[in-house]
Amino acid sequence: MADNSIRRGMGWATMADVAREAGVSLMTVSRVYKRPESVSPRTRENVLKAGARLGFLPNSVAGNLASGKTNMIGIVVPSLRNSNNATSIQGMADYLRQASYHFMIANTGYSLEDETAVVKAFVQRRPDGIVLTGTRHGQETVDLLKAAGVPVVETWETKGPFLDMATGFRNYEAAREITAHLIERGYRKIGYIDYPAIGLTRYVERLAGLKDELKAAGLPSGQIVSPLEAQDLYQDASSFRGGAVGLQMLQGKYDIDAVLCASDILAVGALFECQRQGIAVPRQMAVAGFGDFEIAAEVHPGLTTIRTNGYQIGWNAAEMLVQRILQPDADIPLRDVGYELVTRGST
Amino acid sequence: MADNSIRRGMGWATMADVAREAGVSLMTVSRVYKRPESVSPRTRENVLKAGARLGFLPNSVAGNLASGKTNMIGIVVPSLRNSNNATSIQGMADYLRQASYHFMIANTGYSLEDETAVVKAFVQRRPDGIVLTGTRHGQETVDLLKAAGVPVVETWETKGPFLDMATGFRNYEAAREITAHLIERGYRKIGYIDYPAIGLTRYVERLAGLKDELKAAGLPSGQIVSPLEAQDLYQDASSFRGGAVGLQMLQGKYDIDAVLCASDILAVGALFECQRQGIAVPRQMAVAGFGDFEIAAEVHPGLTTIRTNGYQIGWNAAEMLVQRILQPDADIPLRDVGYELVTRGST
DNA sequence: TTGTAGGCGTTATCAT
DNA sequence: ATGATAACGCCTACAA
Repeated sequence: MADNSIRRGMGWATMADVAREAGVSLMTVSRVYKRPESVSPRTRENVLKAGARLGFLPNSVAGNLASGKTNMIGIVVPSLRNSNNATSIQGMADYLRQASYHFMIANTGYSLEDETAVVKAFVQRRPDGIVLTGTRHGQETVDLLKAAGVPVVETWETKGPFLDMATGFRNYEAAREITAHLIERGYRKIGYIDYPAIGLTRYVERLAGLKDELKAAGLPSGQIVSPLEAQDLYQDASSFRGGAVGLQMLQGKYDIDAVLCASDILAVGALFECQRQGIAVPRQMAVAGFGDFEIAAEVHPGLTTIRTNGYQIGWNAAEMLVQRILQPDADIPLRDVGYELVTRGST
Repeated sequence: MADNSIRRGMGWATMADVAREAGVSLMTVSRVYKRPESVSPRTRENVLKAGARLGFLPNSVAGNLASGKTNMIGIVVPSLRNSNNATSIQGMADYLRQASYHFMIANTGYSLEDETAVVKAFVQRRPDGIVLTGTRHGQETVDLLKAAGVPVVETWETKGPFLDMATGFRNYEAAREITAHLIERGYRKIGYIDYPAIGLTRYVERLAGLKDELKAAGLPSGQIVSPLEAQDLYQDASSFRGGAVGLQMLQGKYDIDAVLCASDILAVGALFECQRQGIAVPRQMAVAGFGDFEIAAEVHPGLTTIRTNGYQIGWNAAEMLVQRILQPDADIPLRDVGYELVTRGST
């Protein structure tokens, strides 16, 4: 055991090893890898060569402990295989990458208990920031985040109150707008396929927008079905099927000539069901969705929907966190990414 | 500065604080949070109460440094918004969660350089294991992983050589099987919509399987188009469109009565294009895919495809890593999750 | 079952 | 520009 520095370690070369090899102090090595410009070129080259010779890679864990910064973001989403979030996650990933942050991610399956567990596990790893989906959180989660004092962004909504920062779009207004579009197109018997009523405020908002717009037009506003169970939201497959089943439910209960859905996947499911039943879209039945997922433009006929910029939401969330991290007392206002009615052949 | 323990810290209570509060030693506190059963119930209660009073949450970063274990897995995927991987990621997430591991994830955009960068960044954080997608990796990546000595699983393929462990299915055989199905159904003019030829071995295998099966049947095996660029693989939207464009390309160059696609998303795109052109599927044109993604069962007509268990691949990968971590010298053999031809209305 | 001592590999701070 | 020293908060190893 001539080399005192490899005792409990895992065989890795450490900065001390590199320092010895290069004939400089440990701190110089640290500087070379952290702020290369703060070291003279000559020394820097020597150290880098010594490091390469030893196969040295800085141990971030040690650095994190010493500096109190982890350069790690925790992302909490309801589901990983729901296309709803994928684009948004990619937006965060892209921003974080260029800002030299990494992220851990975990899903809650729409359960508040699981969300608390996830947040607790994350907080123990001392992330520099946390992204949550939506604004519905258990009290324990809220307390945990408050105690941790970690920057938090909530996504997909613009209606507070928020824990800290937020970015999203106006779900209520968007729902009114697409409903108004259906009415303007001449549809009078409009059904709605909703997500399970588990208190997700973004869907509560959409439903409220639909109802208010229908009422304002003097149309029936109670033609609503909710074919999914909470656990179905976990993956897209159920939502496709939910759209089909939802349409059947509407057909059984009401006389409808248009169906609006809480998400594009539901709407595509309903559209497929129309194809199976031989119902002409949009002549006999209009179909409209929410989200403008990639598939919306590809189905035939194309799906009328509300376009929201999920990628931008993710990008924003990451950017807001990093801004706050770099400038802890910055006041970071809500960012509304907007929405846009996209009319296609289905209405 | 009465309290010596909060100097550079971030305001968090530490085990030392809890120890003082509970009147025990620091080690007892550590044990309470790590192996509660190794502490007497009475002491444990006291410590937990003291911890709760101080809002204590163990700092994993410090624990990681001291123990040399991070309970963290690094997952490297080509893209985050490609449904190809989402199910597999969920499989890993579900296994890792119940095993008390967390994961970081990063995407490479199918670039070897980016993969190296990602792996390097991961390795610096000292994950206990790493999951890679596919078997095509740059030399630098390979060297890095070898030097790190971290357990690695490669996914989606069963044909080595592998860096370490692997789980996937037999792409070549699966492609032969679905091609044979088309031939058996009476199709003789079979076109293939391929992914970009960037050396992804799983797609190389599929193409080889198709060609060999066609040749064995004495059919033309060169009717192949590749409508996508490498960067298009990044998201599903391009693949839908690629399927449509690919079909048009095949129609322009060849006289085909069936189209097989390197993935379901391409196939669905081709199917939608048939709908737009008013081509009857499967009477005038058969369409087949690869993967049995969720949408395959939902389109009309349903898509004939190769079902693979992406969720299981993810689950396996995580399980294999954890096994190896717990038992470093264990020999963990390749796991083939198999595949299954699923025939639906499109052929 | 509980405690003591020492170290994990890096960074902050203060000197030089 | 470089170095010496003391943390960062926890865990391993060993002792009591």
